Amino acid sequence: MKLTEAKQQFISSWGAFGTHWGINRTMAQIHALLMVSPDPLTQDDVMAQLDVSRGNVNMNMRDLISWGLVDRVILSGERKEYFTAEKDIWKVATQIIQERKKRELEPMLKLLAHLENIEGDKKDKEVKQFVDTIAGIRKFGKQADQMLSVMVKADESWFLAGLLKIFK
Amino acid sequence: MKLTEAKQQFISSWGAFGTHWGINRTMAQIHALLMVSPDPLTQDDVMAQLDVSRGNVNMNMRDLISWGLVDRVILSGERKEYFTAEKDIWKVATQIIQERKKRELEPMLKLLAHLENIEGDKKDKEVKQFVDTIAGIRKFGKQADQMLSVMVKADESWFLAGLLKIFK
DNA sequence: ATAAGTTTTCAAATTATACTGAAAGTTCGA
DNA sequence: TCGAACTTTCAGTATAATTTGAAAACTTAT
Repeated sequence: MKLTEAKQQFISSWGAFGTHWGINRTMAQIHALLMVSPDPLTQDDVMAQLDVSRGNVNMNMRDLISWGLVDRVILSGERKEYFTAEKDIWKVATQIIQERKKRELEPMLKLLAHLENIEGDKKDKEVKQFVDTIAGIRKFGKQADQMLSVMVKADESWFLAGLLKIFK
Repeated sequence: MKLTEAKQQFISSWGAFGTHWGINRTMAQIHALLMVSPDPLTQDDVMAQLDVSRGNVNMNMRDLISWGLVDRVILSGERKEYFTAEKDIWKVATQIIQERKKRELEPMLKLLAHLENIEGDKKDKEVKQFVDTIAGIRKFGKQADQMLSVMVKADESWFLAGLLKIFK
């Protein structure tokens, strides 16, 4: 297979993959493109390679930057802005975990804590099931939250060595 | 807070949460409703409580069943079908992991393996960056896949005990 | 100060996704 | 075998998400 074709296939699959995880296609595709590009690209480069509009590239690039997955780069002597993506996949993963934790998991845990305090007789099975379910999810979520915190701070090799200890 | 209100808030938030993870709102809401309902519900119950159409409930219920999160229940003497959700959150989580692994992670790994075999000079930095990126993602994905396999088979308490060993 | 180069914004258009509801299909008891 | 009870399907409709493109807002260099 030729590089161009492989690249195209990777970008397109990464985009489709993203849509299954709540990430819009173009954003995932820009990320994929930057990950396989050795040098920083301009907005025009991305527009040309993915065949999308300037506004679209601009907005999604901003989002990617807010997720900490892409950086603006100024090349000396150049007027244009360039963009580059983190290529260490462990760093990419921990960055995404950190952001989703902050944006989604933590607010959810806050809500669940709130919902546990309902009036009503615990003898009523409707009440009991509700409280038990909420409590169960919250406990699980808190454990996940802690585990992910450690993971985010961890070094990849240390983390993998640790997993081996459990799983062998 | 009253039970009815808390329930409503949980269902609505669970739906919004789902949409951030590629799950449609109604499907997530049906799941939430069944998780907090002590007894099995009929399609009509769900239609009434979530105010959605029969077709919508039917299709999403089928999906939930295919994800292994909801079961059909036949109550003796009753003509109608009833539905009930797994309420042990560890089981829910491992079930989701198992399905997403099968539906998304494994096909992606297969594609990546395929994409690593490209023609071209490894001295070309475009080629090198592509191969390195793909290889990096694939390696990471394989490790995640293995780890999740163990997790899916594991018992919750065993798993948590193991994590403690790493993280303390 | 100004103009060319560049980035950002956002209303409108487009596309993708989800939902409805009625008809068709199925099941089961009499 | 019939028909009432119930479930499934899917074309059409509605909603939500994404994308465009052109105008506005910047940002230098001179």
